Amino acid sequence: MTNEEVDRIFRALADATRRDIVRRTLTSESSVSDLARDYDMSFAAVQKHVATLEAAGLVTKYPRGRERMVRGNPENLRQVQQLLQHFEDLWRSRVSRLDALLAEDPTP
Amino acid sequence: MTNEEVDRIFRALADATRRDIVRRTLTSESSVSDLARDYDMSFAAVQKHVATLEAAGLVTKYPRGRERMVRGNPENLRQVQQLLQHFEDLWRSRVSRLDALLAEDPTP
DNA sequence: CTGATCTACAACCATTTGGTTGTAGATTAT
DNA sequence: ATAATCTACAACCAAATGGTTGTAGATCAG
Repeated sequence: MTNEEVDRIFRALADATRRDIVRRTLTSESSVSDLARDYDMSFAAVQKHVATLEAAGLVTKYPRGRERMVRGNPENLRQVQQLLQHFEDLWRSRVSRLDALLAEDPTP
Repeated sequence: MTNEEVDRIFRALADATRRDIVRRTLTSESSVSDLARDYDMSFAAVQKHVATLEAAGLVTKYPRGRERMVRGNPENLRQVQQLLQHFEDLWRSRVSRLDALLAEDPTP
């Protein structure tokens, strides 16, 4: 994953409406207009949110008749989780180095 | 965590420079000017990035003489990880429901 | 004391973001 | 065939973002 991709994913998740769309479409897929009905904004606004999520690879869309079905895609969520886990690991390694330092024989 | 807090955290992570600052300060703390030296932008720009991270609770700052030391804070990273794990769980529950459906006796 | 360093913060600017309305193309229903 | 529904996309707007420079307050070094 390039920095730009990671940027896009985090930015896409930095909005409560978009996080809710991801949550919903991970559970069960919905059409764009199904989604739009549940938010207090225009259809076009919801459509843009879905497009942002699609560009970030967090949802996929496929046509069913005149509707576009939106389905959550867990793949990039896992990638992000892995990145955060890496951070967590860095922190733990720092802590254990500090622990080692404290455990050293204090009389060299 | 409120939606606004989550927004702030994801938004703070949606920038490669800020992610790098988090990574570095989780490993070993640095002063703001230490950090600023390593990025191709003004001191003030780096200072703003650190402020954004601090507002998101991803780093903490404390004074050491005339310097401000920046230290990565793993707490909110874990919160975000938990949120992503929740998404992952939702997806898995959907998959197992589909599995259950497929496993149903096809002749009722 | 004086000068250098580190930080904070304001003011400014270009770009992006998140919303709107309006128009037009496809598909479905009557 | 006509009307209704769903989507895509453009144009526009206010606010936020990410950068800049400049100024001023603390702290440290000589």
